[in-house]
Amino acid sequence: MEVTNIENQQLTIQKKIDKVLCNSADVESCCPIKDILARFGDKWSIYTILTLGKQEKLRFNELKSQINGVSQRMLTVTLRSLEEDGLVSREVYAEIPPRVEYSLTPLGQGLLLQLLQLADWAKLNVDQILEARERYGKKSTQGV
Amino acid sequence: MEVTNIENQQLTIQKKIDKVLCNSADVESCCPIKDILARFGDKWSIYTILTLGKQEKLRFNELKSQINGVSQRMLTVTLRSLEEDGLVSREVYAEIPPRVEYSLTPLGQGLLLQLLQLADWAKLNVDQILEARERYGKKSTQGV
DNA sequence: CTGTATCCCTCTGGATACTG
DNA sequence: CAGTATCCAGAGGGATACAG
Repeated sequence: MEVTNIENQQLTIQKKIDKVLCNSADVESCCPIKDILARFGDKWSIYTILTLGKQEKLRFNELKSQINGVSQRMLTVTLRSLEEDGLVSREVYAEIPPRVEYSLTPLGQGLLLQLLQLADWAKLNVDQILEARERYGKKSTQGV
Repeated sequence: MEVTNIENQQLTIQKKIDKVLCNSADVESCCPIKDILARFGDKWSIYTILTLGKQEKLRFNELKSQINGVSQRMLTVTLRSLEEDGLVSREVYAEIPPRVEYSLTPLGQGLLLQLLQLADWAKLNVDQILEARERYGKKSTQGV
């Protein structure tokens, strides 16, 4: 009975993998994980999403000062791509000097939750990964 | 009462974000999400993990033929880095010709589950993202 | 069969200067 | 304030050739 349950679980996982891989000839075009990864896999998107997750609405320079190390150019690029995918909304007020406020859309908040889950897993397993690295390092140092 | 619940949830999220961001001066060194992202954020790791998730054990050339488009070099590089982090195990049989079998470690299987969750979210929201893109495209086409 | 080594090209992202 | 434009360096990754 337990064995059957485990087998069923395994089957479910394999089916999911099949769907994700799509068995397509074209690697780039079909994997949904790759798609979302393109949304936050670059250098600054995660920090931008997390920072916006904390404060609701932020102006351009507020974001820039809170995301340590980001250049003006890259913050602009990052925000534009997040805006394009509907993860971040951009509101421009026709004032002088101009005021622009960025915030997470509901979709962006959903992605934020996914990222936090990923972070939970990371925290739970980071030790194992570090241990594995140490073992690997020793292995390559050994003469034999 | 409900309001309080929502507020509590929001607080929990903000605390989590704080932990993930660490308020550190050094951007690169502290964010746990960045750490795991480095484990599967490159071009071939995801396909490798998914493919190994389906079949238990695979030899080098079996992997290469199932991961469409990967070069010999990149498959090697990818497998080495996954092995280094303890996500994939590599067993070498001292035969001629050599036989090497790769498989997911329990840790790697854990990451696989996280990836599948991410894929679930992606599938649920891909339509919204596509719509947002279309809107964005129209906006930039409009003169005013 | 399972790699390593080398070359080279593209793409990301940083620095800097300029603009409405 | 909130960008845009340009230039450039470095990393990632493909093609090819060679090796145990």
